[in-house]
Amino acid sequence: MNYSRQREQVLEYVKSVKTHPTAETVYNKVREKNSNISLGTVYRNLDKLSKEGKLLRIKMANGKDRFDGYTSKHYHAICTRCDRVFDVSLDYFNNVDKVVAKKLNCNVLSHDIIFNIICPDCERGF
Amino acid sequence: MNYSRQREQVLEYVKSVKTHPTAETVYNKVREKNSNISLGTVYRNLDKLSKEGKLLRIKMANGKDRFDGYTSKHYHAICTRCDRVFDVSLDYFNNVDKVVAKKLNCNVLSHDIIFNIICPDCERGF
DNA sequence: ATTGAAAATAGTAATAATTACTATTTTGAA
DNA sequence: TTCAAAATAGTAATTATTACTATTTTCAAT
Repeated sequence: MNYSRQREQVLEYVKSVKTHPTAETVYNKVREKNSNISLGTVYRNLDKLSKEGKLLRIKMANGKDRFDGYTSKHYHAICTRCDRVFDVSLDYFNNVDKVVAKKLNCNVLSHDIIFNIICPDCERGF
Repeated sequence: MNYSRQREQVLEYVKSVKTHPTAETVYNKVREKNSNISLGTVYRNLDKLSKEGKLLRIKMANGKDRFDGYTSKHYHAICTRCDRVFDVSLDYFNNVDKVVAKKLNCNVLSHDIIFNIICPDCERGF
């Protein structure tokens, strides 16, 4: 994989925020620094970076994928009103995969938990 | 809400299987009995039925929504190779919502867990 | 039974996120 | 310096789902 400034900018932006941006947000933000970058390039690089393990791709049930610069295993919460995504600092349930593996008699690779919440901002009016 | 034969057929099919069909599968299967039904009608009725609580809509991260005739709270496993979806008979973690509510200081409505697995069929060749 | 407005339908068009394609430019090892 | 592999910008295609529209069906009140 060759160097590219665009990829560096994409990674830098996602690593710099805790907001779990969508591809489009990454595109808009990186464009503020590099007005030439194209949306396709952002998508391609987000994909490459997450396959490399440098980013986490969170495939959200409600549509848009989100990206996370914090790559250790952890859970997420999504506000059902504003769609903001938050990290959940809960100990990872390592053993539950084994329990399910026995029950289903199959190989369990991992699990994801999404908490559906109403975030503090939305709770108090918006 | 008025009666409709199409809605009855959609509900009947989803209730009759354990496969967590997609809207398109429901469409194809119901069409075997009623060759007139349209895809839009299937989507509309799946939506109505799940909003009524007669079906469960499982918003899958990988794209297509799945529908489940078994409406109690439970978890799901998806095969990362063939995309088949299975029910997971694990006790529902009722207390974890409260823990997260305290951590995030917000209202937690529910949570979903998806186990990423390799199903027995795929494990043994396909 | 008849009527008529609300609800539902079939069929098609529109939307939205993402991926694929293509001609051009950039990268980096030889 | 060269040149093939990799990456890019910009656009087109894809895919699941929702929206729209003219027609048909349902059902409560006559």
